[in-house]
Amino acid sequence: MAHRTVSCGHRSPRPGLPDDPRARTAAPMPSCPVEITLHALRGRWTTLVVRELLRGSHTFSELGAVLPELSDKVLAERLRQLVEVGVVRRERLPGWPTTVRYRLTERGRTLGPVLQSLWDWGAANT
Amino acid sequence: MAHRTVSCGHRSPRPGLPDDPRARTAAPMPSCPVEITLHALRGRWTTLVVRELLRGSHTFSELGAVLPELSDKVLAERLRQLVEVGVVRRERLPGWPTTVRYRLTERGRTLGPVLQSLWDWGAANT
DNA sequence: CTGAATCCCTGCCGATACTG
DNA sequence: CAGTATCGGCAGGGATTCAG
Repeated sequence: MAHRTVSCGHRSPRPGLPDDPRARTAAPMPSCPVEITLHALRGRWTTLVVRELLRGSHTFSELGAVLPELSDKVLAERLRQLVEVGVVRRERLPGWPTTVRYRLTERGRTLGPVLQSLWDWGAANT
Repeated sequence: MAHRTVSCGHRSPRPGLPDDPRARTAAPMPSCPVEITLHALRGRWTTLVVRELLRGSHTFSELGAVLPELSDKVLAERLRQLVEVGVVRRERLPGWPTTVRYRLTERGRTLGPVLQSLWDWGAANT
């Protein structure tokens, strides 16, 4: 995030997965659930793009209009990243000029509570 | 952030703060609660260090022993970062050679649920 | 033991220009 | 409209060495 990479392995969370080996890794591991999530959100502008998508579907130019300081290149990078991790679905619409609609997948929508959690901690610690 | 940086402004979360202006920023802002949290966790190894501290207090060398591939330089960087954001308290112990104990602050302990949330999303989307 | 100082390498991201 | 190509700056982080 910022930043750069992340790490893995985190406290035996709840009774459900106390002995998950991924919670005891000695080094950052991409298979760690915490890493997976932070990897999905990683990079400047990423959470802002997700926020806008949570508000509804958007085309490439609509996203660019709402986030004017975000360059085309980075926006394309972020959307490709989010598609790769299964958070966003890309939908090419018929007609000319070409328009593309980006929608959150169901998996993407479940990022809402995660962002809420991040918001809450930051808001409580201003 | 992983990254690198992060972004700010996220959906009107709950009835409590629907009109928070930080949820409508057009660019990444350090004052955004989501940014604050991701900034605290930013950087490779950071969440692993927090995980170890959640398991109890540790000295510099103890943390290095549990995370053998983590270099002294980066460990010192991470601890300084966590102290800066108020997540960790540094405590110099008397005696020789110098030993230092790092403890999570109360604020740091509240990162538990946040990491849990990150874990849950990643675990549900493997 | 607990760091700080240095060097270097890599990857992010911004700006610009160009294409289908 | 929706991107790709290219370049350059800069910060992150690993290895090594040195200091209090």
